Amino acid sequence: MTGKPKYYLTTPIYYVNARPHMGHAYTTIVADTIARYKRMRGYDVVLTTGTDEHGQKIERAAKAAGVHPEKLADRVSAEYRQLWQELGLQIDRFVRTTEPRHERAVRRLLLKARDNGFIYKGSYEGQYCVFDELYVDDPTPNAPCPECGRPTERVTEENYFFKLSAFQDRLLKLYEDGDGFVQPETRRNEVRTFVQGGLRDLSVSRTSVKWGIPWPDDDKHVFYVWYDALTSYMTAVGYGDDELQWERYWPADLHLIGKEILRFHAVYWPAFLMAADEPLPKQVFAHGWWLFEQEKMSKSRGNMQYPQPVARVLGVDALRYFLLREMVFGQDGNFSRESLITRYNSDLANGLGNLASRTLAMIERYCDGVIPGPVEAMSEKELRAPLDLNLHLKLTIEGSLKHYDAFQFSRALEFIWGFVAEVDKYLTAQQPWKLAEDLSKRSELVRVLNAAAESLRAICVLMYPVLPTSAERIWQQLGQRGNLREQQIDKLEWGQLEFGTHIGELKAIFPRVEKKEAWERIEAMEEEIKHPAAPAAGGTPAAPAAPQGPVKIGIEDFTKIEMRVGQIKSAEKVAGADRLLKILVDIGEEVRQVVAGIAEVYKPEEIVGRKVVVVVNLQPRKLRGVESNGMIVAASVGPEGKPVLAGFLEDVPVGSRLK
RNA sequence: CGCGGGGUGGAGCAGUCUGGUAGCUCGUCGGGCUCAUAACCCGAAGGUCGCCAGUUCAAAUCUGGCCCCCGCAACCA
Repeated sequence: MTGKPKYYLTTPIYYVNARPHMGHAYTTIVADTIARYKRMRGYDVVLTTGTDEHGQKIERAAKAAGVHPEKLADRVSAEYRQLWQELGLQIDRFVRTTEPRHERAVRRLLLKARDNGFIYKGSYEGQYCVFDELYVDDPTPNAPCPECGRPTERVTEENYFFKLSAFQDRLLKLYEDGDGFVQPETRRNEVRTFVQGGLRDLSVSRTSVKWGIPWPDDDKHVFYVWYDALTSYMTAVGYGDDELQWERYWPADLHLIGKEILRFHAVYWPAFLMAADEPLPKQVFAHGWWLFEQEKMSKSRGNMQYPQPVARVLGVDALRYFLLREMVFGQDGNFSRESLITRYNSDLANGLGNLASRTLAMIERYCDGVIPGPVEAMSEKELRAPLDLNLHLKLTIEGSLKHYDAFQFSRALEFIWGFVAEVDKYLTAQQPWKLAEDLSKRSELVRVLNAAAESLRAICVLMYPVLPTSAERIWQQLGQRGNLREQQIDKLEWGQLEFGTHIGELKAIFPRVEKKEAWERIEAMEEEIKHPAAPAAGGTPAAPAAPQGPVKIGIEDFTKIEMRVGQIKSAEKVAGADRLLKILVDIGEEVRQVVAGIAEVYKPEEIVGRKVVVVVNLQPRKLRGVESNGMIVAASVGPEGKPVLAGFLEDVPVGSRLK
């Protein structure tokens, strides 16, 4: 904390009603990468994250689990901290919204806004979604909640309101002003359109919730969760608590968020700050979402992804590399096991890992393990190739720094990996293994290996923000002293290799993996995380909406399900749906119409006459406008959930009940 | 006219803001090399950049129109 410029960045604070998953890890890993990069550029960096612990959902989840909300929050909050530690993320401050210092910060911000006349007591009458604690614009009774679709309730509640409407012009100006407050641009346009559409005042207190920060001078109310949560960014750097820190680090330079919480950060948050005359953060960057095998991650699809299995099987750096290389930052990206392992093998094992391996092995073998220094008196021809490499390095540094600065990580990595390929080419062209056979070419050999080591050193520096662990390991194998993380990335240039030192112990950085085997290990670990073997004593109450693992049911529950043997009479594709077949099935006393999602695997004509298992007492439902009155039972096979119809080995009469 | 994302060689994606050789990874085919993690290097095949019209000397990129695909219950970065 000397004369360095400061850089303060945040991740969202994560809501404790769900355990940390890949999405949380992604945001936090990106933040960690930016933090490391900024440090290498000479900034005094503070990175904060934390947990959001108040609100009705938590209250309810805790109640269902029979514990105090605080207990629930403690447990999940600890889970987050543990994950960040396992992933090796350098978190500087971790804020919990249940801390006293945070409570003080929230009240302080509110009081300043109130003194400025932006808070008033009002009464809200309208539709309210209990689940999301959200007031809904649509005044029709039972209108579906725009967030969750549940029917809303009519409520009349006395609330404190925030005069959001007073900030429309200032917000619009904020979006227009030069520095790009909202990034990327498509997100800015989205927000601008929203604000241009007019802002209504925002209710910022609740009386229906107990689990929250009490409103000043009015105990019946607690703060609305978002007012509470957003303020954590200030708490983290000492708002109303540690003036020195506060003066130094506020305003935040960057709020890193996912696109689903853009409105809170780009509209409400700056308005809250304007109302209290506090400086505004410099930038809000909303990134995209990961899809998994082209599908949105979701519990019901059973494709919740957790970061630990990948990190444990392939290494933390492999996970980081994949997340940052595969997704164009800001857009949505697709996470597939195929590309994960392909990237690992081709980029990390064959590319970087192999380059390090061949370079170091030759130094070991031809130079007795001592990093060779540059040699005097070389012919022009001998000099040429390294000069090309030198030039290429310059372009690589330029390109990767430019893209790091713009948070275009995939492009920065492309530049660096382009250089990796360049060094491979250089070695192939120079053939040091041939030079080594000819004593008279000793100086040439030294020159080539020096250039390769020099290049590798530069690669370590450039890739460090994304691959800190592996970069350190290569750095050590290269016998480089000093701290890699303290290297100044913008001062990087050819000729900084420390030579004459002995290389470290050689060990593969990224051993190649066998695709199938690696994936099986990841999958097995995932199962373990999803269904922990033994729930800890003292109960592991999960949110009611998120029961852990399969729930055991009694026989009485099972007998509620009526399944019968049916025979397919006819089948045809449902127009406009790829997967659906409309099927008429004879279940004994009647012929039912059922829609089944099996069209991708079964052709209509193939299954006519086939005997299948039908759940006959399901509530009818329309799929693509076609009524489905029952369900045909099928196994869901493989990662794509390919359907395979259940059937019998012996012949069974139509209509027989299964039990 | 609900919101958002997208349509680029066999697959997955960059590039589109700031028009001017269409790039990357994987895959396929042929060759080279042997220091290295069966790796690396060279070469080849393969694209009317969804469609139509416009602007321009020049369009994947700008403008207008159209078609198609995906996500929007819960969880949620």
